[in-house]
Amino acid sequence: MLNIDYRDARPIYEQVAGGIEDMVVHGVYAADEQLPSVRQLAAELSINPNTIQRAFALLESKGVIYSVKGRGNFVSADGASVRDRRLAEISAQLRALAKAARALGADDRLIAGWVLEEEGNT
Amino acid sequence: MLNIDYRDARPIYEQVAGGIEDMVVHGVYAADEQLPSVRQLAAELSINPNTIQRAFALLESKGVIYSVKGRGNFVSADGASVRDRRLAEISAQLRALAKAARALGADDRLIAGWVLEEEGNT
Amino acid sequence: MLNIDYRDARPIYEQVAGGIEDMVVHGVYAADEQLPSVRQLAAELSINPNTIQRAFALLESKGVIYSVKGRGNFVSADGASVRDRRLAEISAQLRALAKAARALGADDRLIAGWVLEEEGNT
Amino acid sequence: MLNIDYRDARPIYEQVAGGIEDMVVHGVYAADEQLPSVRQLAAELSINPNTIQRAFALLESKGVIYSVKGRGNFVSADGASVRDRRLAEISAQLRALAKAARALGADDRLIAGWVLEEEGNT
DNA sequence: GTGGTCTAGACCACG
DNA sequence: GTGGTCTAGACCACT
Repeated sequence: MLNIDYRDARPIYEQVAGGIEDMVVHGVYAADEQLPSVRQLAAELSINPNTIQRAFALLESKGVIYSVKGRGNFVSADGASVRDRRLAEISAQLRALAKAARALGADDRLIAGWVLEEEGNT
Repeated sequence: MLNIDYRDARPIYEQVAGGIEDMVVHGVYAADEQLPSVRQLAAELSINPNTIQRAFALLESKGVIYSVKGRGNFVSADGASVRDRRLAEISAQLRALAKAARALGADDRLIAGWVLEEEGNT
Repeated sequence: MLNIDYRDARPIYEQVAGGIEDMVVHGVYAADEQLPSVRQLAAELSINPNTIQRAFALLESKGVIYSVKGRGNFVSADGASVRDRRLAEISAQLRALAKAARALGADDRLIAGWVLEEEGNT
Repeated sequence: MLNIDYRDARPIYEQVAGGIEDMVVHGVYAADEQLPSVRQLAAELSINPNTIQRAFALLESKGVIYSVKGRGNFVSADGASVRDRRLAEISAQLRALAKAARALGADDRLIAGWVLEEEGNT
């Protein structure tokens, strides 16, 4: 977990935030559990502390964690609710894409086929 | 057509290129038809000619248009082939999202339901 | 002969000049034979007379034709010598490319194979 | 390395991109190694940063490098694969020229002789 | 008139 | 500090 891919076009702070969110979803961190400190994470990942700080700020704005001055950062939501929010986001994106595909003339059977194929993903 | 949204995160040259591609797909411009000149488009949209130029360069690298010095820019591909390429891109994105949804525990029926709903889009 | 390809990246005056040179090489026009007038060619090809004029100027600078004020343009060299000059140019380009290929590690057998294959050209 | 020739017909950004590609091919920069920054190169070569930027964008579209915002530009491909792509391009050009030479009456022995001569290059 | 390149200078996002 | 985008204005080649 928490692998940073420098080749990825996504900014690093987003990758870090996403990785932590993943861990919450998969139960690595439970609700109200304390996360590693900014400095510790920065050292482990060899990343600028400012970047970690920004990832935490993003997670806090999403309601995934909360910070207590002088104590640290803590998980605010349980994995299930975070997972539900994520699925809602993905659902919205899927709907938008499906809408665009329909506007280009793709019919529902074709679109459904795309999302259901288990193999052959690029 | 060709509305620029300055609040959009996508750069302007990309919006312009996408807009022109849309028009090609929808048959507004046929194959080998001449597009408005760089300066004309720049004036119409109140955008710097360099930015329009960049949009055209992007479209040329994609093979959607070709440019002839001293004459102008022309559509190189018919709408159908451009549409097919676009659908392929959307298909890849849909598959990636569906894969992510499955990794979060969504089953195929749920995912298929999302892409098939006609109403309730964001 | 003398087909203009607007999609070609080469400027039109160059295509016109090349086309006329081709005709000289292939004996369509003999030495001292008169070429069509600028206006006539411009009308036939639906091209701006200035562009034809420029093509003629290019051919004159190459020594392929000569112009007589008030009379017209005439072929100055016989096909054979024009062909020889062209082959010399091609030879120089081939040598330059072969040199570049060698600098990248291609050996002579490989390079010779490229230029000798009759089929499979892209 | 990386000499800019202002009298060359090729645009500067293309010369810069080609020069960097050369260095990758010759192992001056290894895979994932960081390139000089846009501003630094611009200062060294006395070229506008925008022009360098454009060269980097070209290389990225070719898949030779990848860029990370806030960090810099990095070599993405190893020299061998870049070299292979280049050789393929040269091969195509050689074949086209050989075809043209044959159309003018040159036989294979003559053409092969051109590409194999070690001396007498222009 | 057209497209293509280059410079200069500015602003933003990211680390 | 880094790359990415945009504007403004200039010059060139081509039609």
